[in-house]
Amino acid sequence: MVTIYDVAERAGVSASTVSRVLNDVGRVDATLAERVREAATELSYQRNVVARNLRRQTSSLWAVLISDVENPFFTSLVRGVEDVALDVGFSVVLCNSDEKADKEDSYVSAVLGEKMAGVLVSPARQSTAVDRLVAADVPVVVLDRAVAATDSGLADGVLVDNESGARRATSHLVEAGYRRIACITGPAALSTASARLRGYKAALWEAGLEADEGLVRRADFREAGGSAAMSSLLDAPDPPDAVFVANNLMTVGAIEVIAQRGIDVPAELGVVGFDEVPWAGLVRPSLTTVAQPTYEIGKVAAQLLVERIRGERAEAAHRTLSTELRVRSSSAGPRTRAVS
Amino acid sequence: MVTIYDVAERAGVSASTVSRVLNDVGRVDATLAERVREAATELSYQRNVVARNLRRQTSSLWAVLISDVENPFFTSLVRGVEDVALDVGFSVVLCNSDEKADKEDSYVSAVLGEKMAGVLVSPARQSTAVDRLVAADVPVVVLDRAVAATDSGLADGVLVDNESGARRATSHLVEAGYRRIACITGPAALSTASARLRGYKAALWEAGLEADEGLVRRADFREAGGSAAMSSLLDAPDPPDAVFVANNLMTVGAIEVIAQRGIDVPAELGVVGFDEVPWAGLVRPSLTTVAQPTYEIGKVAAQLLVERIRGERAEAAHRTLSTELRVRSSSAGPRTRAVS
DNA sequence: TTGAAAGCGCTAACAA
DNA sequence: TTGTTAGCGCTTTCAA
Repeated sequence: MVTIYDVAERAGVSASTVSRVLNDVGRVDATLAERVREAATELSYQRNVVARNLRRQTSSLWAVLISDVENPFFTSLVRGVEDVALDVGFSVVLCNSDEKADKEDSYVSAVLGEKMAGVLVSPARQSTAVDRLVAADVPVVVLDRAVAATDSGLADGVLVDNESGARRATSHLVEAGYRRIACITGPAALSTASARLRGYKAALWEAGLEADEGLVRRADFREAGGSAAMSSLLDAPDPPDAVFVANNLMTVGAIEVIAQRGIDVPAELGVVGFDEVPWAGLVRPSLTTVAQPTYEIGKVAAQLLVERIRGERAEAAHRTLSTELRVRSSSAGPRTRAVS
Repeated sequence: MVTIYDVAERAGVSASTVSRVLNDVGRVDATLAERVREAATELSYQRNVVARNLRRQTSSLWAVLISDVENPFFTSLVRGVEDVALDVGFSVVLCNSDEKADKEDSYVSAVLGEKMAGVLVSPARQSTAVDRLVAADVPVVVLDRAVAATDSGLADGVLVDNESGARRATSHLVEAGYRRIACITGPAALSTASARLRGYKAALWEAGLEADEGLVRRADFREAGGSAAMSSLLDAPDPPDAVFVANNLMTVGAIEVIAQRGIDVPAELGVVGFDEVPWAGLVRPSLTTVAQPTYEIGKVAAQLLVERIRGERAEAAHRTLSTELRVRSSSAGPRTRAVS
């Protein structure tokens, strides 16, 4: 292995000079610097990052802790993080917890043990990850979900305006002519689920429509939960004429049930889903969605992390980004009945 | 920071004894070992992996080099890798090259600098990643695409039987009653694209159907390429009555064109796509696909990497996994014409 | 079975 | 401006 001592010897200088040249710190004579660079190239010197990290007590790695790598919401977010990270010289470790506390724990331990420079985390339910990381003084940016640590200013946070996104989605259904609008949302413990439900209710209230609790379902943000909730809504005595589904996986489940039963969308049932999905334009009818700026979320979060790592900002920062309603065919309006 | 020396002091032993206990190496007196473990717990000692890595000249990280994090093919594969990795005590760094040589290069440098234990790579076109890694003696498993290094036994490889998957897909279209079957495949430089084309041709030959070169298109494995190829096929003087599309992104593009033109699938045009997609059952009609065992690919590859890292196997290994045809509605057969 | 001591490759305080 | 030197925390000979 080629070390900086080999480079130093070849360039006829000391190791510290090599280090200074390679890190671009301190003053070094231009000719010496040139000789060092040449020697490094000739020997194809490759810096041992592990040694440097040990000495510096930090590494050039970030972790992104997410609960589901297969969810396009997260993968797109990761790209935003990655683009910033590479720019400023960090690499990104993607850690997929599958919503399992033990997997998450073992990744947190890896983060601590590897002395990673920072973490972006979308906490699983009842996660202790953020607390452990904050306690160990690791810079943390919380994504997607609000947790205690962000509220109390211990960690930075990047959220989207879930309430207003849900409100616009619901208002859109109202404007399209639907009247019995249902909502399938997530667990009460998740801030996103509650915010989206609030937005739904706010829109109904604004429109002067009665908020029928029988039209609200709480599922688990997963596909099966969406199916079950949709079935239960359709089997109710007085079924809805439209539905707002509060995340992408549950939307998949809901759509499956709707298709199986041969229900005519949008004539018999209007549908809007929260979260953009790659196939929104492929299904017939195409799906109206509330798109989150996923790439942007990752990018903003990464920028906050950089500021925090560089110590450019002491107090915690919070960013809230906006969603965008993408109107497609699934919410085009109910069947117009012939006037009798 | 709590070091091994702090633990040693508290337990009344030397640092080396602590190290031995914690790594479960060599013989240590049971009572001493117990004392050490207690002390470690009491101090909430957390091993400094960076220091250990420096000493051991390796880290507990694997890299997975892929060309597109947003492609479900890769994310599912990553989960397979991850599950094995965590089991044997490694963490997985996901490196997304976006098919860009410079991004890939910078990740390869990170792998080398961080002294990562091994790499799983799905090489971009004209990639030098595998060669650089092999030259640096890093254990490498090549996924998905065949490259020179696997052929020459320098790296392990996990592929799927692309040819037979494509052959079955095409035969299935023949059996369903289609006669002018087109093929949209990828760049000639990619082993997967060529293998899938070979499979398509083999199936036609078996069925005694003429292989019309006018029904074959080479695109770029991306969505836009799929659209363009599909349009060009439909605009041809003698358009196909079915199409086999050789990867998931191009299938998206093809389906978009088909839907835009209001073509009736499967009556006017049968469709089979290579690669399973999450929305295959959601589109109307649902999409017949050739599913690759993505999770399994990741898992097998990870197991090969473990064997290689542990030095349990000197010579290179190759695994070929099978695909599975998932028959859905898009290939149900052409319109039956009334006999005149 | 245990401990002392060396050193992995690098950076940074200090001296020259 | 440059070099000398002392570790970062750990593992691993080697000697006891």
